[in-house]
Amino acid sequence: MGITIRDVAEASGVSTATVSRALRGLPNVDERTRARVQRIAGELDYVISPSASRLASGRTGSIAVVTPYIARWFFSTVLSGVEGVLHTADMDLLLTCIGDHSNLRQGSPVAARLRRRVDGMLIIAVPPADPQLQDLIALSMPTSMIGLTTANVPSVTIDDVAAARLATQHLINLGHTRIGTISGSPSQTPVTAEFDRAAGFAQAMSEADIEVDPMLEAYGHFSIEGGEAAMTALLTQVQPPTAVFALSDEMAFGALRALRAHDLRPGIDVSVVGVDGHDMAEYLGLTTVVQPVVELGRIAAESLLAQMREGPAQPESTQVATQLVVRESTGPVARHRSVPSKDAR
Amino acid sequence: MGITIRDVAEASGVSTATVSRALRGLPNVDERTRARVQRIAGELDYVISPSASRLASGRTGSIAVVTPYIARWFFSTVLSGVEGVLHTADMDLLLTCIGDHSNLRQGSPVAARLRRRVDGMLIIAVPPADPQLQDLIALSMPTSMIGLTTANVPSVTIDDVAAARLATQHLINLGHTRIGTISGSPSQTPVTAEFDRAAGFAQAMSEADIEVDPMLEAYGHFSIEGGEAAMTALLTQVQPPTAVFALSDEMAFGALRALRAHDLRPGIDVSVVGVDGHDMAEYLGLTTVVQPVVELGRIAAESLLAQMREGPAQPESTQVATQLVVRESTGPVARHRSVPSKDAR
DNA sequence: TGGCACCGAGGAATCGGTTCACCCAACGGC
DNA sequence: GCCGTTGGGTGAACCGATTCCTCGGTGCCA
Repeated sequence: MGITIRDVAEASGVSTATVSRALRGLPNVDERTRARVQRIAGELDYVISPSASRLASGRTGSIAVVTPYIARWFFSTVLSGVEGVLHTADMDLLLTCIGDHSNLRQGSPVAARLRRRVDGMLIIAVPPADPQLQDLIALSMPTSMIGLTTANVPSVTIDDVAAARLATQHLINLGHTRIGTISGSPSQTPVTAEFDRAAGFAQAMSEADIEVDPMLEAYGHFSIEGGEAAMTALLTQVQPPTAVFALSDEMAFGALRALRAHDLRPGIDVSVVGVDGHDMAEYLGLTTVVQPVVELGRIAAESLLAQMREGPAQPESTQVATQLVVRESTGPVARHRSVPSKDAR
Repeated sequence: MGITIRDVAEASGVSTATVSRALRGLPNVDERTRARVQRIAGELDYVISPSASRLASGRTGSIAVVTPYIARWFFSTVLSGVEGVLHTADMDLLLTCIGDHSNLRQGSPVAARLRRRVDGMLIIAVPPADPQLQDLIALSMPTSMIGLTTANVPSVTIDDVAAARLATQHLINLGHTRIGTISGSPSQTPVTAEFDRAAGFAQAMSEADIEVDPMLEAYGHFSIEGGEAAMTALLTQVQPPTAVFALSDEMAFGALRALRAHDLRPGIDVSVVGVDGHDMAEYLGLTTVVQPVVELGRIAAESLLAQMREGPAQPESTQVATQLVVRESTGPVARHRSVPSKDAR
């Protein structure tokens, strides 16, 4: 079929060993020889066979990206950052999705699939409770995680506690005291972004000596619809909040929609702040704490590559900075409350 | 390192040939032998070496997905459909992004990278003008395209002409006659979605005997900001449109934002319709022609697999149906125009 | 009863690089 | 002038499956 390293060797009058070294830039090759080999390889349109190379060297030159979702904003954005780095490094990117809907998914279990197939893994925000995560870690190959942390595995995340404090503090600074939250679900596992964000909120509130009203906590399951329902629930409280901290931008989007459905103006009647820096946040005028998502992927990929080159350094957890971006959805607490009397101006 | 087929062969008292056949479900193996081999392979925790298997068989068991963008909604959504199918078929998914920013991207050219590396390609909506596309096709391996068509390559698309007609007709049915468009850019290459959508619009208009005012065409470069700018431009016309057809949902989002900035109510003062069925369209109340994007990916992947199994059938172009979803952003033409004064109808 | 087809299975060549162990010539130091 | 070194290069043994060819043994049909 294709032409092999032997053809190149013959054509250049050297051994296959020399061709291999020449083409891969290894030392112990005369520069003139190298140039000639390269030229001839080019003329012959020689392409190395990855399978053979992998079999012989034991390296696969590819990296698996494991993610629970592909189409969701955060995940696809991280992925694009990762792809850029891996592409530049001439590494293959094997994409694998581990759905919660594992019952629906045929095919072999993820960990087994990856066993002898990749040199490293990048794991994006898989919930720590997921049993498949343990299987993956058990493979004990170079790994780097994004958006979650686990003991002894390097990871890249934002400081979720700090991000939540930033958002909450912003609301407090605007004079709000009745501040509601929209979190994912009542029971939160530790070491998740959700847990940390909830903690950050609690910290900021307690530091400002504001009591947290348990009635003002609603759950939006990190989806737009969920956020909408949660906000609706908050609005029907006897004493609704004047501001709401949504633990994710998507839930905040839903919250904004609920506000509009109730003829309340975001940032005037009720303030809403999110966390994430979703693309659409700008468009929707949502105040949010942005995390550099592409950067997250990029850093994790680079750290993984470094780890593979230099052997496992101490597993370090990188935290990248977040930034509050104020838009129209937050504003000072309204003088005239929209609660009992609805004179929405 | 790991345990090999030879270990399994010894442990089961058969030859490696038999193990290979047994484990892959090939015939000519006694069922009892097969069961025993499988059991022992399991006990030994044997995992086949893909590299060796690929080298020996010539099949790579992996498929490349080539896409110009990863993080954009359409692309990541298609990707998720593709991934589902490939995962089920136990195929590796190699993700490759070919950016326009090719100058920025290091690494070898895409076509060369894929040469002996994959058994097939799935190409998502790469502009036909892209030179890299030609290189890819020149590889002449099983290929399936999504969202674009090229001679002699099977593809899966929607009927963009029909979709545009559907959207336009909807506006016409509502009584609109001054209908503006927001397309990508002035010069359109044939055989692109953009071209077809523009054509569909023109068809519907001419069939309804409505003249198309060239002043009412604006360009939004398929981005939100672009759509916003385009709509703003349309609104500053002497005789602004009463309805606008945006060639993509994202441009329509921008248009909605521009409307709001001008204190115009979508669906009441100005109607806006898009095409795509973007996730956020529902949330933003945008009337749009939805295409089943996940399905697009799924169908293409399945057709590619079939093609690889059964050899290249005639390259067929599948077109999947679209559906108009009416939401709040479109409504009957206003009696009292926000224009000088022109009674519609 | 003598082929004949077929089934289950083994032997061994192959796939196409990588790399280890050597080898040779030239060169420099003493 | 001798020896140790080093740079350039070769041969061949792998890496771990797949698969073609061969082969003995059965069951079946004529």
